[in-house]
Amino acid sequence: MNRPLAISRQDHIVKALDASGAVSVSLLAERLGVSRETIRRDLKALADQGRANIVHGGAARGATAEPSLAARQAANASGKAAIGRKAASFVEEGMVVILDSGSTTLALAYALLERKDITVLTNSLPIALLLCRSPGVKVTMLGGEIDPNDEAAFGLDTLATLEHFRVDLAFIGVGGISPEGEPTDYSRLASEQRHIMMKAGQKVFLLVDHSKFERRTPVKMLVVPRIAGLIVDKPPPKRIAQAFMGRRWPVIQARA
Amino acid sequence: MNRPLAISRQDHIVKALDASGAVSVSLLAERLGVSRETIRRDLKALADQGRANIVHGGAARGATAEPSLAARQAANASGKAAIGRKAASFVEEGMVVILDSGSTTLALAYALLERKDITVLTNSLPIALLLCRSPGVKVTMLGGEIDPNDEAAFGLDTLATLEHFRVDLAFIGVGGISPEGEPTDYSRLASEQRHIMMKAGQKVFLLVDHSKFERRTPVKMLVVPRIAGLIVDKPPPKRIAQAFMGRRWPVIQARA
DNA sequence: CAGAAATTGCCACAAAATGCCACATCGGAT
DNA sequence: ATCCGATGTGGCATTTTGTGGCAATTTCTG
Repeated sequence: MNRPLAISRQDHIVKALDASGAVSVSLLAERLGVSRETIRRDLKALADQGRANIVHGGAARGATAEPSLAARQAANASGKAAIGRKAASFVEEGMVVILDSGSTTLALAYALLERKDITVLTNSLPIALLLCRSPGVKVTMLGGEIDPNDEAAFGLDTLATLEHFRVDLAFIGVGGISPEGEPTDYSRLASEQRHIMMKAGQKVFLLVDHSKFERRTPVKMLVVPRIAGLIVDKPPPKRIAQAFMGRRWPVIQARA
Repeated sequence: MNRPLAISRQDHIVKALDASGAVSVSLLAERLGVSRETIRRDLKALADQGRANIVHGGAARGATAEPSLAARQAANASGKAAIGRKAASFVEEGMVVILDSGSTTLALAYALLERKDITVLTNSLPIALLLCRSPGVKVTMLGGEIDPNDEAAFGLDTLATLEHFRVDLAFIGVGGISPEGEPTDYSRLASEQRHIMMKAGQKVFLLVDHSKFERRTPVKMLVVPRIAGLIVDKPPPKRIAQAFMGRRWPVIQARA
């Protein structure tokens, strides 16, 4: 009898962690049919790799300090602002654009504040609230169930609404870029939704700040074949850069 | 055997704190199913980390528990807050409710912050953003074109989405109440949309603060025959009160 | 304004859950 | 056959949580 691999058990743990932000030893032991001691050893191993933080009774993600949207905004703010400004330079008067949710696209929204005669579609509450106060910007909110972490709408309603639109530009964020240069996302649903956003756009830009490089999130992202540009604040590591080149994704460097 | 993680409990507290500015020990203890002493110990731990300020009976964020900027800027804030609290008393655990856009419904949203296990549908960006930060509240945003004045979604998309829902309670604002006791609205579209919201609700409440009395806005509002209640902060003028009585609309007086 | 009633804070101790370590067991690899 | 790594088991220390009593504070009431 081959027992389930320790690796796959640890993968399961990481997924559960990503999904809910915290996992308990007891629950995992029960769920995975192993002893609590084994789970504890797994957690220790993951903690050594920096993939989990051990707390009493289990493990949590993101240290004791929560990475809320506000916190994520603060992280690498200058890099994100630079990406935002660069991305904004592609938006011309009269255009209709999609802005994905996330702190990087929020930075883009700030850069679009003074524009006139543009139309923005977004599923992000903060972006919609910000841009609707700008007289020159028309905002359409994509409805759906609100994910508290992203403060943005996801779900069937959102997907259904998206199908109706055809826009000039789509600006999409990513959860991470795997060491192999593959964009990844946090959930199947989010990935699916971003994919449809991409398909709605004539041109698609991915916004990737350097903290995303070599960060692997659980789901492989669905990507459209043609990407108009991948806007970054720092050059990606060699291996990732080569992967991008192989796919003919132009890397656009924003400078602070 | 299986204890929920202390850290996720503390996360919950911080989120509730971020959302509403203040939390009470008793409420949290009940919500989270632990003893008050445990909550107190959590608060102490959070206070040590500077993530909460302990006050008698609970904890507050920032210097004092203050209503948000938007709520304070609103005219007749105290009356609206009273209406909000009164309206909230009709919302029970497990219910699905619609919140219309507007400053009075925003006051209701504040009153719903600490609730658990309720689902809110709204077209208002500030309400969605506020409530999605509250751990016990599930929020669905109704998408559509954003009206910058209301910071809320209106339009065909919103109407179409609304058709799919059937909810327990609908809380609707009005533009004004004409001297003849007729609810009025600002635009045909808004009126139509509110009408559909009403039809989606099993019970419909109108929220009317006294500044609306004898204010006439351009469009006659479409109203469903049965109104479960008209929640006010002051008794309406005689003529309006008689009109309400004639329609069998119960007037519910909120007290500050 | 004073006193009563209710709520809350605090402390100490007990109970429960968890962490940790040493050692036993099992299966596969050398 | 033996070694080695992974896992389970049991005992004990540590941490967390619950409980009850009592003081302090707030709120109600006349």
